[in-house]
Amino acid sequence: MTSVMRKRKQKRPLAGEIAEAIRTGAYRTGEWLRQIDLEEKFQATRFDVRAALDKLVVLKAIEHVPNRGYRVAEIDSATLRHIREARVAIETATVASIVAAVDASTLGKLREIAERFSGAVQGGTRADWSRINSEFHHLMYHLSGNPIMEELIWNLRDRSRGSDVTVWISHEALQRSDRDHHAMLEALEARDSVRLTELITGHILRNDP
Amino acid sequence: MTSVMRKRKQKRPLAGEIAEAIRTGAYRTGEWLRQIDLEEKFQATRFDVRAALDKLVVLKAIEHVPNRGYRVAEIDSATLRHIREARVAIETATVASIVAAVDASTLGKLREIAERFSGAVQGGTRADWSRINSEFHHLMYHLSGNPIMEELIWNLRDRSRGSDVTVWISHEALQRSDRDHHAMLEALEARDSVRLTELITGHILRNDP
DNA sequence: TGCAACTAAATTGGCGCCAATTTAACTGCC
DNA sequence: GGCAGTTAAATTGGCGCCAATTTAGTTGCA
Repeated sequence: MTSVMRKRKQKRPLAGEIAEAIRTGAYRTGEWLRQIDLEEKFQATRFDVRAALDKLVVLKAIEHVPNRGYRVAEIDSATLRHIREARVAIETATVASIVAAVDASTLGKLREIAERFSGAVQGGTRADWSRINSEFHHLMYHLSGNPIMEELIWNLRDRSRGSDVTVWISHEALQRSDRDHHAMLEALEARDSVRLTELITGHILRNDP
Repeated sequence: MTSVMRKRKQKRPLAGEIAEAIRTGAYRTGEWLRQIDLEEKFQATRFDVRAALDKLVVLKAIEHVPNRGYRVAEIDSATLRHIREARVAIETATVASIVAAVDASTLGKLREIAERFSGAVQGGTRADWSRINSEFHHLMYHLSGNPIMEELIWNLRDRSRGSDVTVWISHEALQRSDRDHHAMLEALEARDSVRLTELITGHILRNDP
């Protein structure tokens, strides 16, 4: 009746917040995600925490061990290889649409983000790197105009989180990622699909994020 | 202590069973999946039913409407196109590994399944078609040796289930699928990657299953 | 001192109850 | 007869309780 509609309790994207926490390094591989801690940390009910964790299990971002709990699963090298293979397939498949859709405005934003990342390489926290990096790739893949593929890409990224290799162990890896961003930007400006494909492939296979 | 270990309650893959039911046409697009019915039909507790439904929601196989329930979501043509695009990217990316891995024994099994499908085209039920068709593609994609990609492929298939186009409306579509299977078989025998890629692409874009 | 058995504390997890909400049925007025 | 308003039946959904299980801590014996 009223156009305002009752506000009701809008469901908080708890699963997303927990995923973000894992992404930014709040939980290390193999670490248990204790329900009680999460309740407190995210100020949520046990019920909601469990639902969120179950969701992440379905997405394979974490694993569940009966009567032990939930934890960031450690993934073996074979699985990591398979994930990367899949990512290469999907992410490179978006290149054509991205190159076709890119415009000056977006290029500007991407450059701004890439610069921000460069700045964060020195002095920023792991959370900063992760966030800015996500921003860059998000904006880029969003250009593809295919939400399904976007979603697949992010899911696969979160799944490889359980790999130590993935977390920018070395400073070199971080710098390499930084260089890759700028190189991708160049390729985009030149509308060079082939080059962008190469870069993305290398970016995934060499670094990860 | 005892080596036998308590049998405990082994969790039934309820979500999978429900997904199978949807796949084989037990529920049509837009139809509500009433919890009480599912409890009875699958002889499960309400709790388990809800968990299974939530899982399918996460996988986007069904949708959830607050206070209304769960139903097979009707997907719009744009989304269907995006899903198909993603499927083409992933499924064709497996071709190289498949061709490299295929052996006489597997070819034999594939042929047997393809024949079975041909037989079912006349006289079989929709459930039969669906099951045999799945068997064929399952075995083929399994050859890729990449479980991650296999999983992605099946998830995407289940997600496009909400499209009417997907359900072999016409007899022609069914026959076309049948011909495609045999053609794929030939391409596999000839180790012809290019041809197989073409066939898979056409198979996805024209039919769907 | 080392180890095994036992006990206590911590943590997970199954599940059912019942309130909130929607849908269907019914009633009565125009 | 048709339609709006009311009531009853059906269905969903939030959530907390407590048993089952694991882990940590303690005690006792060789």
